[in-house]
Formats: sequence, structure tokens, C-alpha cells
Amino acid sequence: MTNFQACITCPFKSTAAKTLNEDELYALGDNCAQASFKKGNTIFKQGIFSSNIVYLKEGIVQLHIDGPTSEQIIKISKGPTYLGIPTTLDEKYNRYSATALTEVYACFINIDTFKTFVQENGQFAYEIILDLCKNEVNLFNKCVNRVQKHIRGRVAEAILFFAHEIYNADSFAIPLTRSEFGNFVASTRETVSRILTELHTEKIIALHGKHIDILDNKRLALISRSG
DNA sequence: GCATTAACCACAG
DNA sequence: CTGTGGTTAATGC
Repeated sequence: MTNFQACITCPFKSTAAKTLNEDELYALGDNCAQASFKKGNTIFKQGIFSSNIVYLKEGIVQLHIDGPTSEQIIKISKGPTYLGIPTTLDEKYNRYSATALTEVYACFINIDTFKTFVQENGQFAYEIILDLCKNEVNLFNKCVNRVQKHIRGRVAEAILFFAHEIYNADSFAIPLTRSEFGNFVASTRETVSRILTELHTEKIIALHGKHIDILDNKRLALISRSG
């Protein structure tokens, strides 16, 4: 099975890839490979040599880094999105890892092909830069919030993040264990567990294991804001 | 001092 | 793996 058809007709094309002309799309198809991953699989790993840009077509992924004391979840991303541009373009070895939180379909794009597009197609390069910019600003905010908000605010923010950015719904199942959730909001599983039951008894959310229904968006947003 | 916050520990289901 | 209770260190009033 050849790839180039897949790229031309791919329904998950990135905004950047939409700027590519037919020849470039064929080139992309010839220089990338698709792979699928099951929940828990490693997509790429910190410290391992990397020569591909990863494009996440479908699925949810956690990016994590081996910190001074333990593994730290940096970010949770949902496809379609690029995954490893910062860790591939400028670095010989991956500076962080990506692990599937759901079933994942991803394309591994040859780095030289990707670089050629950036160098020769200004529109493509612009869309990539735009993406990286949004990302950086977003992470700046996350960084400040993680340091300055109280744990209740961070948990509330995380719930709203899943609702708005990942599931686009007020009812969903968190793709993390309590322990991972704790890690994600820079806290512990015990504390997160307590806050969640608190929010439940306060009728701000309905909680059934990993399932969360947001009952009171206003109060949740208030808690997220006021920290 | 006294209260609050949140981590750490331990144990049960 | 998760929830809960007790303990404790740090911080604020």
C-alpha cells in the first residue's frame, strides 16, 4: 500500500499541509509512514535518536519528561496536531517522551522532507510558526498557573481543559489514573482524589470513577480563576 | 499561638 | 488503583 494517495486525500491534514501543492503532497506521502499505537504505548522516547516529525492524526497523547525526581507530565495533546517539532528539528535526541493515552494514529514524517517544505514554501512555514507560537504562549500560561494557583484551582483548570480542549463536552472520562492526574496538576493522587470528592459534594461536578460531568460551569470557572 | 493548606504515610477495599 | 484518615511541615494572620 502506497502512502501518497493517503496524504492527498487525508482528512486529517494540518493547516500547514493544506498549503502544500500536489507535488509536495506526493513527496510527503513518499516520505512518511503511518503507525498505530495502543493505550500506554510509547510513541517516542526521551533520549532516543529521532529523525522524524510526528504528526498525530487521531488520539490523545501525553508528553512527559524525566525530571530531577520523577517523570513529569508536561502536556496532554489531542490529534490532529504535530507532536515532536521542537524535539526533532533542533535536537539529535528526543528531549521528552510521548505516550498514547488512547488508541493513536500517527504519521512519521522524514525530517529532511519537512525541512524542505519549511524552506521552500513560505505559507507552510508560516502555519508551522503560528502553531509553535500558540503553543509557547499556552505553555507560558500553564507554567504560571501551575506555580501560582492553589491546588483547587489547578484541578478545576484541568477539568475545564479536558472539557474544552480535549473532549468539547461537559461529560467525559479522564484518560488518566488519579496518580497521573495528580502528576499532571503538580500534586499527588491523594490530594486530587480529595478535591474531586469535594467538588462532587459541592455539586459542581458529578463524579463516577473517571467519569466527570460538569454541573456548574460558572463555579468551576470561578475556582479555576481564583485559584 | 492558632488556623489553613497540602504533602506524606498507612491501610482497606 | 483509589479513597480516607491521621500526621506533619510550611505559611499566614
